[in-house]
Amino acid sequence: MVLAGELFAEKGFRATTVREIADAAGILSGSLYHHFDSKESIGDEILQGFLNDVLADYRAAVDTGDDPRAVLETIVRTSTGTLARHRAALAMLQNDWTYFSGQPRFGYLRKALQEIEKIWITQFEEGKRAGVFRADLDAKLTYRLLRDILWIPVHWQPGNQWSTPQIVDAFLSLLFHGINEKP
Amino acid sequence: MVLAGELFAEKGFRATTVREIADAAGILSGSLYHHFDSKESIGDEILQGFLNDVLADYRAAVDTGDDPRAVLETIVRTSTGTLARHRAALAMLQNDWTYFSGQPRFGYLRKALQEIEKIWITQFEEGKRAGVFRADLDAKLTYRLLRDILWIPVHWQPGNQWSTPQIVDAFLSLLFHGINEKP
DNA sequence: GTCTATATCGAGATAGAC
DNA sequence: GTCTATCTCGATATAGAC
Repeated sequence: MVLAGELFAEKGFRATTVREIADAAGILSGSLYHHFDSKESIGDEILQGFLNDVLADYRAAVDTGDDPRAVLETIVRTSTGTLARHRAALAMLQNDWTYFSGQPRFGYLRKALQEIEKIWITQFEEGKRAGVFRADLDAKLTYRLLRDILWIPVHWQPGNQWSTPQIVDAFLSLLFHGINEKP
Repeated sequence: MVLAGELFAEKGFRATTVREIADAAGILSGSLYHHFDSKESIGDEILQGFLNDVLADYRAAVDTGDDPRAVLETIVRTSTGTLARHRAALAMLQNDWTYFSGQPRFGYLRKALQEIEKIWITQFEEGKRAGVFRADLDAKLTYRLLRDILWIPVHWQPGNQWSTPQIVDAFLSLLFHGINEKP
């Protein structure tokens, strides 16, 4: 239910009522329960589709067998598009993380994030060994920063000032060069 | 009410009930209304204190009259401490932004963020003119990324793996150098 | 300043007619 | 597949005794 997703993203999962979802769909709230057995089922469907797609991006990037810098760049470039397509799902994840992650039903959320974390850290460590990344990089801390950074723009208003490629380029140049002019 | 703030940060403003707040305070929900006239008043008090402190940091950094790079570093270093002290308030702002910013009562939130934005952009532009920042930097886009990045760690669990100085250093070195080993 | 008790409202969900 | 009608619950907030 893509309509529901937009509402969840805009107002938060808990703050969105089934009546609002039904309104957006042009039916009454009771009729919604012919399509879904609960509000949480709607959220579940949205989140699962999102995480499956993101994980596919990460796995594909690793499977190229490229060097760490190229793998990370591939991850950033492909997953950014996926994140943009699943804007609503990501916003739900960020806004209502404590709510979802606390429920057994949504246990796959934690698992997916753990797999993503492992991929980033592995690439960092390999890059450090190869001498292409700074040796003093704290892999886990840097991962947490970067992952959350990647997730930021999707939270911004849809159809706003910057295109997805623009944002990706800004992020990548920040990632690899910082904001300084070259010496 | 610092107890309420912790709950708001952990569960979200709307998801936190006045009964939970009262429980944490060791009284019954009805008794809370002797101290506050509404749940929103509690949120209001927390958010105002936070934004006043952050704005003070930003203004002080600008008032040093230092060069852009130094001003930005001062902002990052001082405001990070302030953000950490107001962890709960910042989490509220991030989680329930659409809720708060939609209400006239919380109009000062938008105003404060506009002032912060103007300061970042001014420093970027000055640094670009002076040739110390990359000329191709999109000031507004970079600001949005960096502001949100600065706000990320505060969202992490309290008392966790990394100390505030550690996080600040990771952020600053990312900001000025990226993750690459020097050529 | 905290209690008991309660008013009022809006939420998610259900049953059965059409 | 959508409707009307309704149940049940938990939320914010209030009134007044102690």
